[in-house]
Amino acid sequence: MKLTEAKQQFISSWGAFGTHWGINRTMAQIHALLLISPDPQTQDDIMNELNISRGNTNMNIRELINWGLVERVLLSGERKEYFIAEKDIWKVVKQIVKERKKRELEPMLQLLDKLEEVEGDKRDKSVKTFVDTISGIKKLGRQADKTLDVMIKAEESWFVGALMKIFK
Amino acid sequence: MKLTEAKQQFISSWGAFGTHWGINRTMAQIHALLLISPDPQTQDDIMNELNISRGNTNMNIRELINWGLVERVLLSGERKEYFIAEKDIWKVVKQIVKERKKRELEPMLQLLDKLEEVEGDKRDKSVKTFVDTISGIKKLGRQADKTLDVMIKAEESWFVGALMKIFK
DNA sequence: ACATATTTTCAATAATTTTTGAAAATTCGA
DNA sequence: TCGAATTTTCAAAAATTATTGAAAATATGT
Repeated sequence: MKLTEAKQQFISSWGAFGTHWGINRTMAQIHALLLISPDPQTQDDIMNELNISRGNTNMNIRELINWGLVERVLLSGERKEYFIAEKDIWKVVKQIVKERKKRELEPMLQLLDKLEEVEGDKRDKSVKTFVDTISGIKKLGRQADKTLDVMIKAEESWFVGALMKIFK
Repeated sequence: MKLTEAKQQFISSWGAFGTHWGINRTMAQIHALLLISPDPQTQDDIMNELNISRGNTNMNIRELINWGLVERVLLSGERKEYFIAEKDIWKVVKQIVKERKKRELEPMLQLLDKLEEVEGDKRDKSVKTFVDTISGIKKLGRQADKTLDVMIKAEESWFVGALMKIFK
């Protein structure tokens, strides 16, 4: 396979992959493009490469910056802004985990705390089922939260090594 | 908080949560409803509870069954079909992991294998960056794949215990 | 086999999300 | 400060995804 075709395929699959994870196609594609670009890219480079509008490009780059996956760089003597993506995939994964934990897991756990304190007699079957379900989710959620905290701080080498040890 | 209100909130938040993970709102809400229902529910129960149409209810229940999260039960002397959700959250998580691994991670790894064999000289910067990125993703992906395999087979007690040991 | 209850399908519609592109705002060198 | 280059905004349009509801198919008891 030629490089050009391989790049296309990677960008397009990464985009499709993203949509299964609540990330919009274009954002994932821009990320993919930057991941495989040796040099910083301008907004114009990106819009030409992916055939998307200026506005769309701009919004999604900003979103990637919010997620901490892309950063702006200024090249001396150049007026335009350039963008690069973090290339260390372990760092990328940790960053995504960190953000999703903050945006989704933590608010969910807070809600579960509230819901667990529902009024009513636990001898009532519907109260019991509700509370037990909520407690079960909370317990696993809290465990995941703690585990992810450690993972976020871990070095890849350490992390993989430790997992290997456990998982034979 | 009253039980009725708590249930509403749980269903609605679980639905919103689902949309962040590529699952449609209704499907997640039906799942939530079944999780907190002490007794098996019919299609009519679900459509009335969630105020959704018969067709929508039917399609999403079938999808939940495909995911292995819900099952049909027949109550003796009843013509209607009833539905229940697996209540053990650890089993639910394992089932979701198993399905997503099969549907998403494995195809992605296959693609990466192909893309890694791109033609071209690795002294060419653009080839090198491409291959290095693909290899990096593949390496982490394969590691995740193996780890998830073990997790899918694990008992919750064993799993949590093992993680606790690693993660202090 | 029939009548009825129940489930499934799917074309049409509605809701939501994404994208566009032109105008406004901003930046920066001269 | 001016003017051109660049970035940002956002209302409107397009694309995508979800939902409805009625008709068709299927299942069940008599």
